[in-house]
Amino acid sequence: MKRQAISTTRLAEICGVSQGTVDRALNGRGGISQKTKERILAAAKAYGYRPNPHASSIGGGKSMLIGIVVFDLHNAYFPELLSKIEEECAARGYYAIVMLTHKDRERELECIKSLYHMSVDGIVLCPINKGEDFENFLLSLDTPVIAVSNRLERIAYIGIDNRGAMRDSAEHCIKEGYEKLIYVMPKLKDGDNAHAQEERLLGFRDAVTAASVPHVITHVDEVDTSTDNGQRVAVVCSSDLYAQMLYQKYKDKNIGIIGFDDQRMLGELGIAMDSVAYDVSATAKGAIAYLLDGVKPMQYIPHRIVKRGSIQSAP
Amino acid sequence: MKRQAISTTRLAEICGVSQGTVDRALNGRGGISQKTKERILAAAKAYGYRPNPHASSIGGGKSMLIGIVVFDLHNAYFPELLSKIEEECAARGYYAIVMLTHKDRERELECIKSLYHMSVDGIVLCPINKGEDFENFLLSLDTPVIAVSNRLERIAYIGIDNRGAMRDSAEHCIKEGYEKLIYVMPKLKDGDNAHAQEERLLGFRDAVTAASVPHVITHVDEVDTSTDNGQRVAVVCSSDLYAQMLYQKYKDKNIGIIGFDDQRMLGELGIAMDSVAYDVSATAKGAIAYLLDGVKPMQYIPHRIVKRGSIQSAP
DNA sequence: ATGAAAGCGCTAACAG
DNA sequence: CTGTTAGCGCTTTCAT
Repeated sequence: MKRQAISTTRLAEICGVSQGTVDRALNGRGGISQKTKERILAAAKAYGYRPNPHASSIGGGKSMLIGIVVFDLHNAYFPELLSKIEEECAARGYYAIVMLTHKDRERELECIKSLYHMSVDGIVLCPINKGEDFENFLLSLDTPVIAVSNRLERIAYIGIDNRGAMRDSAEHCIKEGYEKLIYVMPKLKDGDNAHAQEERLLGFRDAVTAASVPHVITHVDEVDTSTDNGQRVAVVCSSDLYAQMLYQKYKDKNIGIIGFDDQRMLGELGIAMDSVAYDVSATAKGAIAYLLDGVKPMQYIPHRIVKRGSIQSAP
Repeated sequence: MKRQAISTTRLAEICGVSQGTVDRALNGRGGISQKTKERILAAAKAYGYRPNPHASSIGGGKSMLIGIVVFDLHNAYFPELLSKIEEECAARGYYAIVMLTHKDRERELECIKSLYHMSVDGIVLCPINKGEDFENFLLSLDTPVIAVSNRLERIAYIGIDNRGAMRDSAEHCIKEGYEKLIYVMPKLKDGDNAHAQEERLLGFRDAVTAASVPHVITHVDEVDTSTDNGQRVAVVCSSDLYAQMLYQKYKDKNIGIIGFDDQRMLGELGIAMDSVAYDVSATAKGAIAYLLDGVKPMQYIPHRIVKRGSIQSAP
């Protein structure tokens, strides 16, 4: 197998035209007769021409590269997102470069700089940085960037309405007659971008405040479900990870529990967990459409509450 | 931020030398005086020089790209492997391009051709293809390829000894006094490369044959644990996925169960599952060392049985 | 409508 | 030791 299938230079020789003409034919630029264009296209197909992204990139064209920068692949959301993005890229002949920040702010900067230097055609970013300087930095890049999960003020964003979604989650529990809600969220690290988590917390507060429902906000290793008066208690989790960890503990104790993200793995484990679900594929599609076609992303990806029985109606 | 930090051309001008000399300094090729070398290196650092991989690639040098081709990111093993490979790549200034085959043989070929055309410096591949033609195709590439998980005859491989590992798993159960073993493995698709699964099956057979232990070989949705005479039964799974799915079902029935791959997620779920563990990081390191340094991989990554109580000693 | 030529940043071969 | 030169495949500009 020859590495370089065939170059525009060779195609030009073969067709007896100049390289410029080949370029016009291949890239659909005007200023070429239908006849020669077809002739060149035919030859290109016959010889299995493939554009060389490196040469294209160096010559000021597209690199056919998309960078995707996320925390890690530990939280099942990221592999799923990555998978969908790869799919979108592959469908368009693009390549996906993955970089992991491990929630290290410096490292995230390095990743972005590297990708930028690599002339990627766009970056999908779940940011751990935030603030004016960081946004200015991103905006100074002449490469489109779209944020997922954690929002930034002046950068395009695609994802769900975290606040609304968590409000719905808590309201679902309230509606089912739970009298006390325990909200489980991660410990937030100062200075980190935790926009999604902050929004979810606000959404939870919205719901419990509006309904005047007793509640506690805590972390996964500090959950205390005891009550003074035998109320029906539900554990509202800011991610499926917590729901997973707490499920075994509470499922037999008549304590409600609801997760967030609706990881399919739970179903595979035979765990019937209520959760907040949404279409990761839509996120991926929206992100790529923005980066490559400049399509402004919809405000929010829709979400929904899926009921599987871990939150039960009051008897 | 300028996209191209600074080029060798500019560096040459700045230092008042030729581009060739700059190249010699930068790439540590001989034939240059210590003095000028240091001067150039200093300037490079001062101006924040970064090599342009596209130009390098097009000029016949390295592309700084590693391709990783796997089935999907669904089986937790792959995200973990990918994560470790990204880490290795990042540490060396390389970029990792992910491509997913979804176990489609044609698609796998497309992925590899694309990566090859992209001039990647190496490919980590979990193959779904097999056979002489496929191997010849891989060998015809002037890009190193290393197989993980599924072995190929004439292609470098890195991973565990699947046969030995499963033998150990089954022997572990036998040693703990289980009198009947049920082996749970996937349905294999004809023509697909399923080397790892085939080896594991052989290993299971090795163990039960040597010890003359009654056994059944079946699939996850067809497991039947009933016995005629109340023997102690253990379910031996060819992957943690099955162990996950069956755990809930059997954990209270005094039926032993053991998985394969030791996915950390199980621990997070509070599931104490015996399993076959090994160091994915070693696989990643070995793979990259082979691709980039030509270091022949060790024959097998070591594995071990981790005991957490889902296989119990006979009373 | 087409050709010619320059240049992107780097590597490599050959002269001095 | 160092400089010169050509060339990788593509884009772009300027002629024709």
